[in-house]
Amino acid sequence: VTDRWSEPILHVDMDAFFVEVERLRRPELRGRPVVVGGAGERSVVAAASYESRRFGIRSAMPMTRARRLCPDLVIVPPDHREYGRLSERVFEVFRSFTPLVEGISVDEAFLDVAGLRLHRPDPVAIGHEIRSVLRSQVGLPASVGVAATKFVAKLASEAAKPDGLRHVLLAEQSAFLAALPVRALWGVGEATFAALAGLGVETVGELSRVPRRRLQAVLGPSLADHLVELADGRDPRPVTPDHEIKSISAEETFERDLATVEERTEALRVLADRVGHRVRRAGLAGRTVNVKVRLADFTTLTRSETLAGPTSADVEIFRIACRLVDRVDRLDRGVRLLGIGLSSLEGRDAPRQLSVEADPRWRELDETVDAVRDRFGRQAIGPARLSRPDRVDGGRWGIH
DNA sequence: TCTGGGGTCCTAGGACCC
DNA sequence: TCTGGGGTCCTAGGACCC
Repeated sequence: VTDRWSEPILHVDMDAFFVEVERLRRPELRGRPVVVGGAGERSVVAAASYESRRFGIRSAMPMTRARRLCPDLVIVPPDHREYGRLSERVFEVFRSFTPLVEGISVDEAFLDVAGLRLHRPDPVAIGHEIRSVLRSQVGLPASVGVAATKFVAKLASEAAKPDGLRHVLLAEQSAFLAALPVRALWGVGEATFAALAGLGVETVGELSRVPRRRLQAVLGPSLADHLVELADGRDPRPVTPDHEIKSISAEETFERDLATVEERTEALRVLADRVGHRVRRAGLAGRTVNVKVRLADFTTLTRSETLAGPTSADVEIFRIACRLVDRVDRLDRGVRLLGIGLSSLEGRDAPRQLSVEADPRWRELDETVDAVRDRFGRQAIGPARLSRPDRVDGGRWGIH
């Protein structure tokens, strides 16, 4: 038995979000090939307008190539603060319809609207209304997919782009899925796509005809089972509004590979401050410090250390990160990227063992710096600095 | 064409405990 | 002296997503 409410899951996806936010304050960018992204040699496209996509430009593409494809390309540097502000307004719109909103990024969310049965004609009407409110009140275009499950709704919004709505009825779901390329499935990236191509599988329909055991042999049992479920349209995952943060990290690809300890130490200091600040702002602390090192030849290594108790202090994160990076070989060949992350997160006031952070002065210093940064931006104040990275007694610190 | 930055999840081996 | 199986935690790497 189907009725107008058989497909109560919406996936709302903002169209070329960063670009459209820029166009709100710079209307002269409308109708032109625009991308948002860094201008540096090593930067990539973060968002591409539909005009630029006609030249073959896509997000994640190296900026040098994008420029070559479209010499008249307008490149706008990213302003994540502004995108964050607009993202909040977009999510306020979502939550004005239902509390069952699951954000999956700044510009994308699932909504379960089953509870609106008594208030609206059907989910498709709600989808149209959301699009229209986003357009009139926030000034941004969005595409909406309406389906019975999350993953079909997501595929539907993709099919609706740009600036459209697509409804996949339960009755037509298997035909809709069967025709899709496997690459469209959630969980099929480059590697899995290549493995499936080896089996002669190109569409979702072909995937569901492969014997499960054969698929398991090639992809591993977990991924194979997952994909078979999706291919057959089964996706029982509910829309879950609040998920907890698992990790917080900061990384940077340098314009020129770092060659010396001094350069690496300086970079780690900045990254540690960035991570520490964000972790504290989230009211969290972490027990595991992770570092990521990408060498000149692009090999990427990670090292991690789990502490007895959680920390959120810049100096402690910094000191451990330095030690971890030291354990990596071949640093002298040049370091392309450094990253620091904190995981095994807990509430900040969880009991902690005696550590550097137990010295209240560190906490006070970090909080003071945080307050200044929140008000005046990151440039307002540099990293708190110890005379030597291995000196953690707090005896000599200076802010500069 | 030489490949960002923020995340999540999975796998697999080894340590350690019972 | 030689041997077991399970559970949990930690570490490193990799695939994937936007």
